[in-house]
Amino acid sequence: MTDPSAPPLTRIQQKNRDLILQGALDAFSANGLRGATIDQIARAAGLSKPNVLYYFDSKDDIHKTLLTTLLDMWLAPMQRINPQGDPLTEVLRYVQAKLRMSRDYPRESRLFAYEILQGAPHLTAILGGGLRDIVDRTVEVLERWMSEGRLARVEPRHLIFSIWSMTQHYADFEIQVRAVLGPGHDPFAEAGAFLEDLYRKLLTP
Amino acid sequence: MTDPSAPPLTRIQQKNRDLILQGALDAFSANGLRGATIDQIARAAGLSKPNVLYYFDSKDDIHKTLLTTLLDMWLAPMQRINPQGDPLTEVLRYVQAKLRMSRDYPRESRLFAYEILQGAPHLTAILGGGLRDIVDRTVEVLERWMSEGRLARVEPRHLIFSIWSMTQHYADFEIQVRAVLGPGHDPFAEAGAFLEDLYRKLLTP
DNA sequence: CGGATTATTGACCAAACGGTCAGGATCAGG
DNA sequence: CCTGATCCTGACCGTTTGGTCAATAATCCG
Repeated sequence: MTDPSAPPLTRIQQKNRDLILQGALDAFSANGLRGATIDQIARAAGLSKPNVLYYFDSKDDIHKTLLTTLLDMWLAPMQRINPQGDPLTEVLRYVQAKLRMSRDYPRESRLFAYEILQGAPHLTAILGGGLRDIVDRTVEVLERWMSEGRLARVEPRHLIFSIWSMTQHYADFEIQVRAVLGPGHDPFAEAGAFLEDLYRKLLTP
Repeated sequence: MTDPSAPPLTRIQQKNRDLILQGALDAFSANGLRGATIDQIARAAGLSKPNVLYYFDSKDDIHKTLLTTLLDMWLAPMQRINPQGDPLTEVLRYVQAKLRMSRDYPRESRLFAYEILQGAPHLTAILGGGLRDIVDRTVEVLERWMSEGRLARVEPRHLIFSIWSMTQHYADFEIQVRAVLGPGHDPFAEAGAFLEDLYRKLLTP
């Protein structure tokens, strides 16, 4: 992804590009691509607007960089599923890892939610390419486990969708979740127990 | 919701307000509140921009009206759960009804998704009020069924979240779903079978 | 028909926004 | 300490956008 022929970043470049991406994460995850302004990003980063545009060509450039930078981290838990491990344990661990990501990185979750909602103008290539490959590899593992009778038979791809949707729901729709639950609840802890139960019942052969 | 002291709408008012709300649904569900422009709405409605603002005070007014108008329809399936019916049948019917709504009304689903993502600036009152009441009533029914041993014990509110998230996922993230599945799939039909299986296994006592 | 109400629009405005640029400040290396 | 490269900013520009308004057209109703 990073151009190897490009000159290495100076200390200041490193720091400021990082500040900008952090500010942009705040802005984009709160307001979406069109809703966030460069001024907002600059303020969040503690820089001036022209200075932000000194480090990035445009708002779109920041957005694209942010998405591609975070995508690997976002997809990592699925790649940590161990094909040699115990099927149920591996899936349950993936579910809990994904839920923890929603709890600890809600901004990232919302960033991707906005992007997909919008029709993924910056991610279409990846959706049909890299992402699909990663999913296909996981699906193969799941199907093997199912045909070995070590996991109940369900449509693997929709199993994955269910994990994505339920875990990310607690980040993307956190306001709704909290409004419905009322005070005195720990949404993520409760969700952890609920999902553990759900997937155990669904996937135990 | 509708002010009864207000004069009744003329035929033309009726028709044009409707056209505008239809156009606004297109625009808002595709681009979000800030992403959609009044011009866009006007074009989609086949009216001029000033004419749109003759019928509504502002873009926010259109958005607010649209949300409150559609909320009842969006929440209706949950209120159709029959406390006297067979527990599993009632829940499964609700799940399928919600999935059909995602298939048939994806724009509405995305409209609400954007609004909640954004922090629900126009719906906060309803989230903690009317919505919570409706959920509470359903939760009571579910809890009764569970204590009667006619439904497996799970946290009822998180059960509801799971239904919302999984069914709406197929509308809100349709692009991702289609990209991952590839061609030759009917996402909603497959999802229907998957969810039927999932909730049967989860909720059978 | 005729007058009053309602509907519609082109022209316009101010603010917000994405982005540019010339010039000055700062910093790294010799 | 000098010099060139990097870094930073105030002022500015063109466009888009939400919204207004005066004037015109269509409709309604007695």
